[in-house]
Amino acid sequence: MNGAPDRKNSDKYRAIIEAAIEVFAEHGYHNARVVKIARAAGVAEGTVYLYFRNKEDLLVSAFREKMETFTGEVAGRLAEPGGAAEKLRRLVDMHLAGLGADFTLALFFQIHLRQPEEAVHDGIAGPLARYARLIEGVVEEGMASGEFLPGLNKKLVRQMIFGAIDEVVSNWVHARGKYSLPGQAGAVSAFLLRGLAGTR
Amino acid sequence: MNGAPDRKNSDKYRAIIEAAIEVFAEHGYHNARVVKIARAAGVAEGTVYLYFRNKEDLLVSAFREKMETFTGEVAGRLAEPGGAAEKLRRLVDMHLAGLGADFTLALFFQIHLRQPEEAVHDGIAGPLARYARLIEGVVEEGMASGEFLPGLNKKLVRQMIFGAIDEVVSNWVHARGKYSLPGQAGAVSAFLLRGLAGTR
Amino acid sequence: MNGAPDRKNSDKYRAIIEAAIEVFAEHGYHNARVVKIARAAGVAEGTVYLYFRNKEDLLVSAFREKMETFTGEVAGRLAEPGGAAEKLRRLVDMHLAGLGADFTLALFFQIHLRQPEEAVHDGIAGPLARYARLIEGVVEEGMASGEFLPGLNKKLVRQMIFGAIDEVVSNWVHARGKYSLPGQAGAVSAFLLRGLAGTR
Amino acid sequence: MNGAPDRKNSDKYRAIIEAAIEVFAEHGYHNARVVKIARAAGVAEGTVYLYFRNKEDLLVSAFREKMETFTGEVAGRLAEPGGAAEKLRRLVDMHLAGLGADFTLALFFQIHLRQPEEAVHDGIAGPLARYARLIEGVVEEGMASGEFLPGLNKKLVRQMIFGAIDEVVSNWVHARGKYSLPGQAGAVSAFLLRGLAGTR
DNA sequence: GATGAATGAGTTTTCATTCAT
DNA sequence: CATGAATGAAAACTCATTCAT
Repeated sequence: MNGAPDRKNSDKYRAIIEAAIEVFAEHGYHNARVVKIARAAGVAEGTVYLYFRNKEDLLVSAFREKMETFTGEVAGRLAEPGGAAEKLRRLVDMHLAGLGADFTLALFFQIHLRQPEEAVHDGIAGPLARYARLIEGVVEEGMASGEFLPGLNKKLVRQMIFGAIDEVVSNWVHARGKYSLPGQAGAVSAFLLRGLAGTR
Repeated sequence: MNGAPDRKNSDKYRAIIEAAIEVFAEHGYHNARVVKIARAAGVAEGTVYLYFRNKEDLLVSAFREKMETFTGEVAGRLAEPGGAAEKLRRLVDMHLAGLGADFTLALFFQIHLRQPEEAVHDGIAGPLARYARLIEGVVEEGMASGEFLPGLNKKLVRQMIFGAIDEVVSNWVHARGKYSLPGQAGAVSAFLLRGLAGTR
Repeated sequence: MNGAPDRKNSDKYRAIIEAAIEVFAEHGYHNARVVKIARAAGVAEGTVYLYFRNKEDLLVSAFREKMETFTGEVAGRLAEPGGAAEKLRRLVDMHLAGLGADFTLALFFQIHLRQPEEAVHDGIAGPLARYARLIEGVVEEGMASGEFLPGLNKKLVRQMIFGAIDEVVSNWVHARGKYSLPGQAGAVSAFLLRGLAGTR
Repeated sequence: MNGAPDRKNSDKYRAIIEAAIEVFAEHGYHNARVVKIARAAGVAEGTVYLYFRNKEDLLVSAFREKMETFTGEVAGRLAEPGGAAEKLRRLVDMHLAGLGADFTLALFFQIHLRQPEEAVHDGIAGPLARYARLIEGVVEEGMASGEFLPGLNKKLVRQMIFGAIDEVVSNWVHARGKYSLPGQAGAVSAFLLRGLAGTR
């Protein structure tokens, strides 16, 4: 989207993205200074603007970059054989493991990304929707196979699943990562699966 | 009686709070202009600073004001007789009805309140914790009465309950209130209660 | 055009205009710093923006302010009785005397005002056109009375009259005002009147 | 032969000059981007700096280049036999024809060249003075031959002649070249010659 | 000579907050 | 209490220029 097509593979592009995630995570979007991101990436301020249209584009690009990687990995694991319940467990595991292993990334995702700026929302919506569809796919599969209750509102259930996991991550972040996030995966999956299937 | 308590009951204090919620909801915290809040409240800019320390204090105060009212109402309803499951239903109903009836308030709560500023977080934490304890109380009650599964992680379950409801509200807000939020209450409660109790 | 209607009569409005003319004259539009104008006017930087939309508006406003005053005075003198030749002499006298008495203003007018910015041109065009019409009026009057040659191209002649005077001023400014500008008035008028009337 | 003279005859030198005139004409000096000039010339940004010290030098060089060519041509035509009046007509014709045939060049000369930068003024002064001397030469010749009035202030008259022609060109440029500029030559010459000679 | 990625100084404008009235 | 004119710090972004290749 920015400049030459292979810019995205340059070392500087990646360095700036990583630096941005750190600085956004530490200060939040509005209090993050572009010059600080540049310094953290080891480049000059102007260089940031060779790779990104503006600060907003940097935020959105950083999110997409990470989110797309994550969604891709989850999609891969969900394509492997297994029942819907098993797949939901995988998804929860990956979600909590992925963020639980990278506090800064979790901070970036949970706390600071929710900006009211139109462009931010628009740039973020796509990758988030792809993840949402992944969850909905599992729900559908479970309803079709009889593993989950029939007649669930797919979209609503997806929202609740995502919201529940998301809030668990947020609390872990607010607790400054003092306990193991992946360690919660079992209890989270169990709760959600009961909600979906009803059996204890 | 000193000045402070009186001040909070003055018409201007209330007018500024309401104006702030509107403007914060429309523009987000960082893009909300104090002068716009003042005008919406029908006062001069300087007057805002007679009632609030600064913009941050205004955000926090607006949140506390609304949240405390809401938490108080929920606490009242939960004190009325009924089983834990019934109480959870009441809580979900009130949460969705309260925000579903006031789109601006929902916007304010869901989208724009999550600022990384230390003071914002600190000022908000208290009222949120009180609501969290309310939910945990229902969970405890249900475990004690046998309505809910024994051995649930109270805090974790509370996070998931809150996260699920919260995300449902967020989606409604993002959909610009195009459907009935209270209309989701039944499905939400049912899902959560299955998660808590396991029965279908 | 800016803020309250009576802002234009405030002391600060006038002080900023005068300071702007000085700083624009010294540095040119693009090299003039708003902070320097503010300091020269004895106000804070932000105050400039209470009275003017932006730097461009400040340039245009300063020009209009001075030009309208000048054009008004010329119009007044031209309304007094006298033949067309006499009126042209008045106009030349006033033009050279007005700028010859205020080197800074002349510098501002001659050197630095001709900016390619659209808005600058647009804002300046009106007052300049009014002055042009004044000159054309004299030419018409002279043709009607038989003082000037019949069949002159009114617009073209006006351009040449203005251009000739203007260039005389420019040269005086480039010579840093080392000689008397009004002292040139007689020779200038004589040349122009010969051009208009043909007699020696 | 050293490097410099060769450089001025290189294709790239010429290409950059032509590109600069176009871009300066379109955007003005301060809004002209070096990268745009480079691209228009079909070279890299850095290459511009192999041929010109800086942006200012590029402006001045472009002006000198064109102005010297023009002055040379005018000087040649004025060296041909003829009276002073005839020579003034030639000069006016060439001035209006030269710019009237190249709108971009006219735009460059009339609107955008008058920058307050010291170095710009200094670099431009020489070529302009040479043209001025040409005009003054014609005036002198006419006074000597009795064609023009005796006792004219040579410098002042030169300023008025140049100013008149210049303003006619400026108006044509502002009118975006909508009429024929050379078509004005007769009326312009006639006006100026009356001013110089007084006869009708 | 030629390139173009990288640099980083520089400036307008905004807006939370103050304080004289 | 209330006002709103005044303040001035702060930061994103641009772009002329450089220099390693």
